[in-house]
Amino acid sequence: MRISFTDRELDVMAVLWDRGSATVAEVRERLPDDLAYTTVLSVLRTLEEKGHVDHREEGKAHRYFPLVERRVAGRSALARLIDTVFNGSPELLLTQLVSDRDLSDDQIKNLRRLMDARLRGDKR
Amino acid sequence: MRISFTDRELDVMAVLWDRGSATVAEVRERLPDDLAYTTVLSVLRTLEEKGHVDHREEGKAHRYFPLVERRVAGRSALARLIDTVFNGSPELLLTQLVSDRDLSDDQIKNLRRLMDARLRGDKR
DNA sequence: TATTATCTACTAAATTTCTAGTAGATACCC
DNA sequence: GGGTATCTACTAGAAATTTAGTAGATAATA
Repeated sequence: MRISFTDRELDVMAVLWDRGSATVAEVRERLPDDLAYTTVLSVLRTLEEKGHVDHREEGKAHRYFPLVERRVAGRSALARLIDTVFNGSPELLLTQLVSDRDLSDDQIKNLRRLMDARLRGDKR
Repeated sequence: MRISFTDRELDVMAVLWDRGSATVAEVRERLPDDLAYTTVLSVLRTLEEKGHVDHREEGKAHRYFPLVERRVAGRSALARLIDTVFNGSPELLLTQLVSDRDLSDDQIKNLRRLMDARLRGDKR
């Protein structure tokens, strides 16, 4: 099943993933753009309607939390990206990531370690 | 500058990147969903209006080709994904890619080679 | 040449996205 | 307690997205 978010929804989900959960006000102040309070509320309600978040009462406010795990969303987004932009090749993605991103030597070494572990058969 | 495509636009761009250029009919038959001819035409026209593709005449038909390089679109999409889903960490993306994707040993070795090359100072 | 198929241009409608206001309720502070 | 701030529920409108039809032109075919 394919999960996807609109641009703004993704901004909001990012906050929720980052903090575990958040009230409308908390989401709002962490968004990259300066939106009206009610705007943020609307996005959250849409997300809830779609089943991507849920909320519980907290005083008079609501606290929202993600129902879709970051990991799952990531998998879905990566699959889509690889399919469309990277020609079905995860290696191509990696290549570009490494060459674009100015990763430090340490980071690269880390990644290599990761590959090694994977080759030794450590899943995840 | 942030480049982004809607879902359907991305499907179409994928075909253009894949083939270098394509007519409406060619795009249409390669799309994952079975859309009306005019629907595909509409998407292409929208893309053209946004400056993401251009076309030239070819007989009575039009041949469309991408103005945005796959590489550039990839960079933009990756940056966005890392920002939102992967907590600002390219390594996290990589980790998930490697652990999710059931990459073959050969692919993993390839990736490791890539890291090595990078460590030796080969850009790209 | 007459018919059929194919193609663009234009139009359009349903839905979603994005944004925010208003009203009314609730909590907080002096 | 009265006023102020904060919060949700509801409403709404503009723009974008998604899809496709119709009309008219052009090419292909029989």
